[in-house]
Amino acid sequence: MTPWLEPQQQRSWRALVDGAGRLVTHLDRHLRGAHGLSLAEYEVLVRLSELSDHQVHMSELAAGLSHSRARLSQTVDRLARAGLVTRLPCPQDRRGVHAALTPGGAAALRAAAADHVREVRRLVIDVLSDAELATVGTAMDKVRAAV
Amino acid sequence: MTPWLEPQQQRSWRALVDGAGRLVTHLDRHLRGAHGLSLAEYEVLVRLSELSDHQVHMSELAAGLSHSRARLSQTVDRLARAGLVTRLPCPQDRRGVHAALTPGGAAALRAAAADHVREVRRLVIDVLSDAELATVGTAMDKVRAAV
DNA sequence: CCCATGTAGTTGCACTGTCAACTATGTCGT
DNA sequence: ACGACATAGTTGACAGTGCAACTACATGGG
Repeated sequence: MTPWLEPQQQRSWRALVDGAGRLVTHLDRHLRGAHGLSLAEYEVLVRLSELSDHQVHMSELAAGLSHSRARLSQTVDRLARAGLVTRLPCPQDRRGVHAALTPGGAAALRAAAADHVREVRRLVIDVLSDAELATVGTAMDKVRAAV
Repeated sequence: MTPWLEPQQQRSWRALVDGAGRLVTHLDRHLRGAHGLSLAEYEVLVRLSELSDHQVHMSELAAGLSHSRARLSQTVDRLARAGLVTRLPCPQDRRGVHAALTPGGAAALRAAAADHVREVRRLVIDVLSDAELATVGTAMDKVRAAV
């Protein structure tokens, strides 16, 4: 009774939504339980750690993570309250704010990262062949571009 | 500075998380805007519509959707308030409750489904080859099993 | 038969996310 | 130089989710 997809397409589609959903839920719970960080907070720390000066404009950070500015603002609030990140005014643009990783934030990330990555490997990398993983990557890039 | 994955793995991994996240966010907004249904509500209606008698135990429904019972209970609350679903006591087990699709719910689903499926096609099915989609499906099934 | 334990479902609370409104600042056209 | 409009970021109200506690019913062992 539902106008829908062909059975094979439907199975793949549901596997994608359900699998990705469960995966993210699991990783979030794992990080919270083991390290007191939400997945969103962890991702912010990772992005900051990848930059040479460990800081960025809030907007760039939000865009890079596909989060709304409101959401990022609140995530950074929590991280700042925990002392893992600080806000710095941007000299070139007085509207702008940089989020910067603190030493404490870098330490928290180091503590969490190995454990988190182990989980990602266990649940994704290790269960897929290289070819499968690569196909998933290019496929999801196309989807991302289409959205 | 982050102990992490090989670059190629990392790209695929991020494409998966980000792509799936954006996709679901988009579909949820689309459904809300066009039909006043959240994606979670829509999925409940779809599952009910697929059953011959258009009803199930709450728990089965929750399991099928990978939602907690608490979450499903509240989603069904909203659907019931909107008249799209009703709760029926289960005769065999007096603890149990069935969620049942109402005619209004079936109508709401019919109104939303074509539009929603069109969006899924546009963003996923049409941008991927059959082989890619199939690989994504089997890959995410493996991930789902691993979680 | 009864008690211990398990399961179905709901509810209250805390937390996180969305949306819209708002302040402050920057930019462009005239 | 000024006003209109765009952009950066934050805030407050509200919705949805997770978790833990709770009620009600079921089931299996003594």
